[in-house]
Amino acid sequence: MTFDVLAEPHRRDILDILRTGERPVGDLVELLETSQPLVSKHLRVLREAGLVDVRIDAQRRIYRLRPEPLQELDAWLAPYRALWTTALDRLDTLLEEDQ
Amino acid sequence: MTFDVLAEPHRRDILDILRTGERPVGDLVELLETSQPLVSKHLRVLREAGLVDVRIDAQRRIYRLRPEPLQELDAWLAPYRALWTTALDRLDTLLEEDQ
DNA sequence: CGTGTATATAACCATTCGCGTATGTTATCC
DNA sequence: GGATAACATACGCGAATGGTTATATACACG
Repeated sequence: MTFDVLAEPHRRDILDILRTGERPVGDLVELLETSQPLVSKHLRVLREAGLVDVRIDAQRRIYRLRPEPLQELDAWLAPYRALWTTALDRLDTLLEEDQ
Repeated sequence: MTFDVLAEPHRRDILDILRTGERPVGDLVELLETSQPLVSKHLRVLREAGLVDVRIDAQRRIYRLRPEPLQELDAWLAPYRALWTTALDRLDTLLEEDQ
């Protein structure tokens, strides 16, 4: 599973950033306010887990999100979701959305 | 986040079991085919993360699932879900379900 | 062709973590 | 009250992991 990959806060931060669009490594280093080797290391883990994809642009590597593994995570979560989406909860949700 | 708690396979196994109903520790030890101290340790982590709840019945401790933290996980996943539930993907899903 | 830029990798360290073994604790039953 | 059952906790160990520092690689540009 990809849970252990997502267990790292920096890696979740990277995904959150890439969700808004692809980025070169330098951007991630700036936004995360951390060291470049650390970002590269996390990106490698994300890449090997299939959560990101790389594209080469001259000296830069542009990283892009790949949501497929998250889809598997969503599938794992599905049976649990039934536990809090009872009829009553659905009503609550509707009321919130309507408000 | 509860991601690091779920990163451990045994802990996910425990949750999968408790999803079918509450269980004493001994049951979990048998079903997971592992040692009792290990199960107790994982249960402690799950308890501190709010993912399970204990009830005392004589010498036995009955554990029960608490889905609230999973709901938070689901909330984290929500914005990503939009990435694969585009109009086209919805069509694919419909076709699969119809088949 | 040398220099600067962008990124990856290597080597190392400290910490954390899963696991096993041994022991403590509490309740039941004779 | 002693023995047993069910579970938690303490301790120690090896492996994995996040992080830093230093170095390698590849490209652009004068």
